[in-house]
Amino acid sequence: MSQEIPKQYDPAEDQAKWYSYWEQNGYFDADPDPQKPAHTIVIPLPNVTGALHMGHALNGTLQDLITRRKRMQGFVALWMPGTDHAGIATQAVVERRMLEEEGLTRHDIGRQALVNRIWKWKEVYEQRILGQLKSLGASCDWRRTRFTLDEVCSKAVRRTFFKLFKDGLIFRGKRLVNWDTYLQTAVADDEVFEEETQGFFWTFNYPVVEHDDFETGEKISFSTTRPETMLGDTAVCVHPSDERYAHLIGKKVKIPLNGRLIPIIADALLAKKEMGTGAVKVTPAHDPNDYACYTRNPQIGIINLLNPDGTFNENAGEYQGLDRYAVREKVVERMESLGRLEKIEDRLIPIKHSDRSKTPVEPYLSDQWFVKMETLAQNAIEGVEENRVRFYPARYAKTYLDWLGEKRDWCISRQLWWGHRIPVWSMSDLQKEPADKIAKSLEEIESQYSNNPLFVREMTDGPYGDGTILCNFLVCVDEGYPEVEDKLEQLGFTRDPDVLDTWFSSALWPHETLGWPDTDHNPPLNGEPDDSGNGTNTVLPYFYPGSVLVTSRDIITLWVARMVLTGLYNMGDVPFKHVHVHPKILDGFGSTMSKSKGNGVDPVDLIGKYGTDAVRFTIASFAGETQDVRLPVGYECPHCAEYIPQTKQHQDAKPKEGAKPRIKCPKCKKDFQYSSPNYTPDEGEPVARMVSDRFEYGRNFCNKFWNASRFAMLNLEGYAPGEIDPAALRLEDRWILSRLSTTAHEVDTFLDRYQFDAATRALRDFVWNEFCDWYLEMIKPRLRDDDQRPLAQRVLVGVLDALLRLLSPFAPFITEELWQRLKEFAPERGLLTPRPAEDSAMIAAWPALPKEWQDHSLEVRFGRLQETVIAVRNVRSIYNIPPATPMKLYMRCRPEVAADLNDVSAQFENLSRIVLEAAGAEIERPGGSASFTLGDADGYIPLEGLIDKEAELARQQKEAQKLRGLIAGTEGKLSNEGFISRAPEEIVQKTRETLEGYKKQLESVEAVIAALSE
RNA sequence: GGUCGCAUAGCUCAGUUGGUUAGAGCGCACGGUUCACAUCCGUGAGGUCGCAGGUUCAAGUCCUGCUGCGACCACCA
Repeated sequence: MSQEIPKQYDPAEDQAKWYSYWEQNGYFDADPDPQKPAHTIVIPLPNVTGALHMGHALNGTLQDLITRRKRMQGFVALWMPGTDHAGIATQAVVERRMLEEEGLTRHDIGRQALVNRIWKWKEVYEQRILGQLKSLGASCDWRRTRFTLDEVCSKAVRRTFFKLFKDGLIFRGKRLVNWDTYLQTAVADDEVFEEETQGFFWTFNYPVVEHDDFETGEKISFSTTRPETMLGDTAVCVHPSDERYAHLIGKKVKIPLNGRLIPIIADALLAKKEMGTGAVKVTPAHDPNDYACYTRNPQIGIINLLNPDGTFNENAGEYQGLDRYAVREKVVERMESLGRLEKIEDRLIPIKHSDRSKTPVEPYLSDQWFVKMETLAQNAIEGVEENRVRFYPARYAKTYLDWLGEKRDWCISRQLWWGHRIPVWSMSDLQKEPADKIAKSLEEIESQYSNNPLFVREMTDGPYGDGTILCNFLVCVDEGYPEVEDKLEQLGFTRDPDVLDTWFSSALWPHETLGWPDTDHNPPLNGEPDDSGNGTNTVLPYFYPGSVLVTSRDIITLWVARMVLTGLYNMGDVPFKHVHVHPKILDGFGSTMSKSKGNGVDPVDLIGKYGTDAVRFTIASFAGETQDVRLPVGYECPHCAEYIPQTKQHQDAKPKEGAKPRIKCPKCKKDFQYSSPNYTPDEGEPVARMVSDRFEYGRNFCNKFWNASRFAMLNLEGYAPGEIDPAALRLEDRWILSRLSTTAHEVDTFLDRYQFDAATRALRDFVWNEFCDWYLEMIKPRLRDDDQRPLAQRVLVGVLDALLRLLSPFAPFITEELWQRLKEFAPERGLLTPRPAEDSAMIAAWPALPKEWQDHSLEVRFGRLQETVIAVRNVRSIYNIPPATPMKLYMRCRPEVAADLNDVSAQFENLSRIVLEAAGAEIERPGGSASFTLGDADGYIPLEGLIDKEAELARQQKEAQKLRGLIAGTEGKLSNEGFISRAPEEIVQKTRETLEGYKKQLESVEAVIAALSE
């Protein structure tokens, strides 16, 4: 029989086997069941082209753990999977590849061809990321997998946009955006990063002029890091209370480059007296602060200099067509030759770069679409303030509230081709007559429908003050009316070329995945219609609102806030009740893991090396509430698998004189290359994979549990299920049930609070330090005894059964393998009444163990037994007495303690190879004994000839010294008047008892010392 | 500059509402081939709880300041 259960747990085979078993049995499927409560988690949708990283692994493990437990607790537990089309990221990857491999840009192939290519790319990579999630054991309802650009999500996006447009919450405006001149798109503030670059800080001056073009001889100096923008200056600004410039306010200066006259204005928000010269040039179209100044002083005007590709336009005069950096040089030269350059300083300048193209972004004035945040944000704020959404840990609510409190309008347009195209058709600059005609045509279209599928906004304005009133039409079309779109285009309307910000569609994730806005059909399953709702969408109301969102703190604002906001807007209810924010995994030096730093371990490698369950268990042990976790990583020698910790040098090493960095393995002395952002390993060269030995924690635990179960199964011969009679239970049985019940309730409490680290610790401690170290050891003799075996087997199997259930959400594969194996031996089992085991551990009922089993006084009594055993082992170890050498134990103690000790006397032989000779109050210390004291019992082990008298004396002296210190401290406390009078009576009493205990122990020790000193 | 964290053993982390001797895993030292497990067993060493004040009978825990580290937000002519 033992040949059938290997000594070491081998995860690889089980993972594939059980995952498909679960899937085939539909255990992951979640369909509405009015008899059961729902539990819903939507996945923080990974980028479709991304690869699984440690953040995903942590995030996914926790969600799966929660989902699996809820499922066992009787919920219909839905974990909704899916991926994000990730606009810029995905388009950029495909474009880069296309350029590298074929030398083509998107403009070469056109919009539709590019989008087609990206779809193909998506099909391939979606399978990769979802497959990686599966290898993590994710129990998602894969039938419901959504993609933010699929049909279901597209409808939701169109409807939401339409509603917002109709409600006047979407508007088009000119704004300064971060413009990526390489990708030719606006990028959001959170899609840019700053890099300090060595640059210059120039100081120039403009001549002050009066009456048209009369130079007064005065000049105003100012500094800039971007001289080229002088061509677009529309004012010079000073602080209103700055006496140096007070007399100049209202006068003008001349831009020497083009002779344009611009006013000198006062603006307290823009100019700061103490900065630089106190005067500042104002370039509204190319600087956010200047733009803000312009909105306060619109009379100064605004001049845009840039073309989308970063060259200068016609407003730059003679500089038209030149790149911005070329213009910069020429402008500086020109100003210098005109004598207007005062000085040049070197300066480190933080320059914003686009995350995607890694090129510097330009502040750029362009037409963008915005969502008005005022009321939407306010509702989302109230959702959290009124605790309809709760953050765990609670402190993260502040991040959310602070950000929403700013109520900044949300720029939702992106100049990309990959995404949800903005559903607005427009026609601009119409004179009155054609405008009336168009209005009439639109009315005609509208009249054909009863439910207003299009919404028209007319705007009239004049381009730039020439008096002509022109009319613009903006028409938004609801989802599901392609024929209306065609008609508009026949009328000469053109569709807005922009697509929506990716976050616009992911903001709808909690309800769009459940089929909103379709109230008549359930969302499709595996792409096929699901008619089980009989004409209504039963899925949406059943699973919405969700239970908990599990995420990392960096998208609380971008994503969490926006989901709450759209959930309230579309559904009238928050999207989830809890938000659990888990820690981030950093490398051993405290930096975030990333490809560009070469410090990221690949969860797939870890799973390959340690097994899924080990990775999950270790990861769960990281997930506490207090701080981020550092994960020191290392390289695995490709020759001998030795683990070599990664150092900063490894991270930073770059090829030197053509030689690529190598690491020499300290074990096999061979060297190897490793994956690094700084070089590509040579073809055919063995490359070290990056792992982390921290995962041995989980692997060792799994192996321990495997072997404990193996032991149980090896001892189940003749097992017959039957009611366990509580009266027949032995001390160790009652103890392990007490501990099991305590542990199970702790695990529940911790998991309800999202304290996964504490939950894993409780389980590990119980399994290893209580179940294995003590209980299994103690029942070994009973399992060899025919009379005692049946009861011992029942308790053993019952505890193991409960453990398999408790561990299943943490380590689903090993528990399933053991569950199925255990079924062969014990198809019926349980505490205290046996029941048939369920078909799978993952659908077994979650343990609900009676609290009455928890027996504190019994645990105290048991603790004395443990202490005695440990004390004996200690003596054996200190005096180096071989395990086989027999020893005798005498215990001096109260009669009731003696009764306990006698009751379990056989265990002393079993656990520490010693015979309890006698116990009782009358016991005297035999000469030549090693001694120990436990507080309410003293132990003596006669070791005539085996112990070194001097050594034993020293040991006892040390013990006495420690006790004297404790007594002094405690006495000091008790002699403190304040303590006696102010501390609670209970504490004072406890302290007195403690002191008595110390004194007794010291007495015992001193008696031993006296005896030894004779 | 604002906000939120973090600092406890060589390393990575726990430490509930203040209350006996501050814990765990890894690592380290010593000893172990007893029929579940060497991915194991036994024993042990190792900490001025970042620094300085304060509150309290009592502070790793509460308050203030400082130092260092991290994240987010804002700003940077």
